[in-house]
Amino acid sequence: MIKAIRGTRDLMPPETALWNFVETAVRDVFRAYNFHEIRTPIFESTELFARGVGEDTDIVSKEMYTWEDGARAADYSVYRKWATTRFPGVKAFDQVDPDAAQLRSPLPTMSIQLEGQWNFIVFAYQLTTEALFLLQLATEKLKRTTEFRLVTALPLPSNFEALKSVPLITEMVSIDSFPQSLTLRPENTAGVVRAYIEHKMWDRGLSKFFYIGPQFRRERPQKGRYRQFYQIGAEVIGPATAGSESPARDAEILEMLATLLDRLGITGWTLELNSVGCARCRPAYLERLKDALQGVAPTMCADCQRRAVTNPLRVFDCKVPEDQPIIDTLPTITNFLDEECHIHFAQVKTILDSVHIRFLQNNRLVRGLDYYTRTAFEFTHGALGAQNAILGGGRYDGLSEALGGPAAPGIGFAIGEDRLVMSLTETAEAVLRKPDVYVAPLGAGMNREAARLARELRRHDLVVELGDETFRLKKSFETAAKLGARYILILGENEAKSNVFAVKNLATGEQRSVPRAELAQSIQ
RNA sequence: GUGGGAGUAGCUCAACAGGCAGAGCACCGGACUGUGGCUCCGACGGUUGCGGGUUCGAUUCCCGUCUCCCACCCCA
Repeated sequence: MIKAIRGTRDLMPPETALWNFVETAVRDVFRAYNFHEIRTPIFESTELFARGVGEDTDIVSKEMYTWEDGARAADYSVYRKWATTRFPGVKAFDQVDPDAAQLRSPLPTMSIQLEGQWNFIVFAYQLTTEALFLLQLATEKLKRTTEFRLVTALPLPSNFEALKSVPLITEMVSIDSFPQSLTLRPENTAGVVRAYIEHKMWDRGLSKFFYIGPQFRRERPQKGRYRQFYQIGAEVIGPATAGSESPARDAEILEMLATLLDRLGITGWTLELNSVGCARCRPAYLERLKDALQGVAPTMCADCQRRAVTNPLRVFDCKVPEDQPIIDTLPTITNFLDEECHIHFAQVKTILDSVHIRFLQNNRLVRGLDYYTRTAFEFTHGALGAQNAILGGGRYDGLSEALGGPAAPGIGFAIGEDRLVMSLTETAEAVLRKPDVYVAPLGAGMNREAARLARELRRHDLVVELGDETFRLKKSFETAAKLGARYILILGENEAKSNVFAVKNLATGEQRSVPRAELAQSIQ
């Protein structure tokens, strides 16, 4: 049996009803805040994530699904063009290898016919990186974006002796571009900002995007952690003159998230908030933190000793009880914010207070992705085990520039949809819309009339399930009850003739005879 | 990537110390041929995750492997 691969899963009914419930609520809430949907590709160039997420993050350094997209279907035409110039008298070509674009194929790429005979077979090879490098040294004119392939035309003489006297013809042929390194997106912010830049959105003031879709990370699966997982996110990005840098944006996003969680009926969440400074004030803080760690790290747990060297900020994530008093003595970023960052953070908090959003200032909250600046936040939920963060986000004022775009401050978040669904208290059945009416055709020939009736009822926005004329009436009743249908409509010979139908309320047991024209209304 | 636990019918789980693979629920049919839920009866359902080893004999013991769960790591 072929099974879903590790870390992926099928979302099946009735659970999908819960996912739809979530996504419908998300769209409703986002609309009220004037966010608009964006859909970016699920794969992008590897470079985007290396620059956008950070080369040194775990995500980029060891969790991405990356591959070389090198095959080019147009290759054959390149070789054909080469042959035309090289052998002016060529009469015909024959593509020998149907997969000429697959460079590792041992088959000849094509044969060439000169004057009525098959005279040459042609092989093409991809040059190694080392060979290319030497070539570039030798000829400065070569463009970086040009890929060269070695093409050899092997003459086919009439006998073996003649083979010695004919020369091989070997030349270089250039192909338009290198194979590209591509990656399944591990998150969506980089893609959104890439699209923002590519479509020159800065000319249109403030952009407010949201997205819902799958992301991919090659981590070890666990509860609430999958290799294909789903994120719901939003981004506010634009020129500073459009207000993108304002603390009002931060507060608006946080208030929107609180509204969304309330709307979904999720209780018991906590908003943790911090400011991680900016490119101007954070370096000084990091130096102080490293200095402080140098003294105490040897007395801490093995993980912290490692973090102290590789990623000092992550020391704050430590959960070892013995380390906590030590961590409490470490300097926090909060005390190192420069004037502007401090004011910005204070204003975010002031606005949150005024709209009555409760939050917990957590001076230890740090983010794992390089591009975050200033406001950083997480919403956590108790019932999720070790993966207790249902959403996280923050400000990323330098991301656009890091990706080669204009200055465009922004703030965004990502909700782990898998985890959000897990923390819902409703069962999937509760949000599943059950059939309004079950149409039970009774007797040979009744399927046709049943189809007509169902069509009419569905046009009144009713959920209709349809039985079959071969079912005995008892079976239709059982099926209707099992489906949770509110009504059953009986359609036998009598009803078909009189155009008056037996409609029974399955909950109350009340049964009435209803003329065709009043059917939809009687079921509402 | 590291450590631990678990995989038996569609689902939840049994099977003593190695000896005929079972139950409840679900599903299908009948009792009941135009009136459901209840009840009763019956049928269906399995390469015991997969592969190898030990044994007269393996769900059971051993080795390998895959997947899920828990924790770490990291994140959402």
